[in-house]
Amino acid sequence: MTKIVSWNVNSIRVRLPHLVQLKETIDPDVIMLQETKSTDENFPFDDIKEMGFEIITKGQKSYNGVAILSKIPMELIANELPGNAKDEQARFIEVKIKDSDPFNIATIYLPNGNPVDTEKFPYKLDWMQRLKDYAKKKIDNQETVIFGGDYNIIPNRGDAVNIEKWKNDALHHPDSIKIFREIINLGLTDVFRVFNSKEFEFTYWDYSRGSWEKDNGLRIDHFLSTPSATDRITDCQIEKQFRGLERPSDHVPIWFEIK
DNA sequence: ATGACAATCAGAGATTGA
Repeated sequence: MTKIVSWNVNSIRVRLPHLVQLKETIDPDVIMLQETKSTDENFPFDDIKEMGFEIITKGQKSYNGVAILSKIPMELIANELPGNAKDEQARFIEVKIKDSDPFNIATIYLPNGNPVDTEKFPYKLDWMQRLKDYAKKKIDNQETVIFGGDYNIIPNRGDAVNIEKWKNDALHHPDSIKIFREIINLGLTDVFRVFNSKEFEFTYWDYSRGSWEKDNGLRIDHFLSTPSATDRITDCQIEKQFRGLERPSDHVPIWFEIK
């Protein structure tokens, strides 16, 4: 059994102590990171190699940035999402995990898209359309892929305390939800929902407004699996306790197990 | 409608995030 974590760390350097804690408590084989907020040059390679991981990064100064850490040999497949040569933002890496039965994973940091009356929103929708086109190819080729990360999408009522409040927000705007549902309807599975149907199971709590204390969170970090991947996944859980640590990320780790 | 809070880069305060 192989355990894969996804985590928006909101700065890899600030969150290094929590990464050590993740290794010691959850003991993942692979970790998909988002919002590393680091160039490749400044990425803490030595610390993480000492923890026993190979590292593939797609960095950027100040913002965005994704990485994949793996104890299992891996091979880079892509470090950008096809469809827009002018997109410079570091939000995507796909690798092949060379397990006994190999499979692909992609770490994704889907654009937030707010405010919706700015160019940020069409950028989000375009990015989602590109993800849809990419996922369709993967499904058509019958590939085993899990797309994991910070989707900045609240899929359904039950994934926020009051979904009505989010209707005009890029995270649950009808235009965002439409493409998200089209992606799902290609045949991808929201892995967490296979193993947990409870409402109000969150992966993110805003730093302000006492969101954590009031448990006013959002479920916006997801794993979407192609059919042949879905068949192999045996569990998926959120590690909520990381939000209660000192100087936490606003997101917590989520993991799945694959056989 | 605003700002609450954290992080980056830079060395103050603007920008970004969700």
